[in-house]
Amino acid sequence: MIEADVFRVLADPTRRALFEQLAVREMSVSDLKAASTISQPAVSQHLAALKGAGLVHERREGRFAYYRAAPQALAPLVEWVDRYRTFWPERVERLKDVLRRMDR
Amino acid sequence: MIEADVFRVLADPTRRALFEQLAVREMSVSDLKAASTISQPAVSQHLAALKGAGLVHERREGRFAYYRAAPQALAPLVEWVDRYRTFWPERVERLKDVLRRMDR
DNA sequence: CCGACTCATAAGCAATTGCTTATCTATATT
DNA sequence: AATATAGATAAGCAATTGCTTATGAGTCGG
Repeated sequence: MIEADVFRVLADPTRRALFEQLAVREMSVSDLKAASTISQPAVSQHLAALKGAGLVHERREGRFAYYRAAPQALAPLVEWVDRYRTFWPERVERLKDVLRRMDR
Repeated sequence: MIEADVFRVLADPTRRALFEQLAVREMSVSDLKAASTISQPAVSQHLAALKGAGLVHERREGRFAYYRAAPQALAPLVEWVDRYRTFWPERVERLKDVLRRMDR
């Protein structure tokens, strides 16, 4: 099941940090490594996990591998949370405010 | 950090299942146990984890412990996801539809 | 007061996780 | 062709996780 993968993969703070960076801009493995304290293999392993959950896309170019976030893959997570929105009216009001601001 | 706790605690499918049941209605530990295959201590341990992340509330009554979901605790998760909504226009449109339907 | 009941906690264990170092593959540079 | 560079993969390891059984702490009914 994909929902389970998304939850499990995002449970790790290091992976969330990688995803957050890749949401800003596409980056290579060595770019990500440079911005981190963990080893290059650790970065590659995390990227493989993120990729497995569809949370990042890979673009190969020569010996470089460029990764970028694929926020659509967050859909299962959002849909899961949405099931409890019913019990959560004040949050809905805040969300409406956000959307209204986006319209302007 | 609380965001990290929420992610970590919800990463486990058994805990998500417990939370889902407790979102429907308040239940005692033995109620939850009866609806599950795992042992009573395992249920209690998962409930302790959920409670630690603020995801459930406990109400004691005699020898019974009644638990219910606290969906407000999902806020950090929603807020985290919201940061990537910018990159995700079609999802926003769907969400607007949902909110419009809720207004009627 | 005592046995039954509800739940939490303790201890132990196998499986999983996240990291490391070492190595391999592929591409680029000279 | 030889060397360097980018990244993935393998193997090993300590820490964490999720479960189990055993037991403990309260609470209720006879």
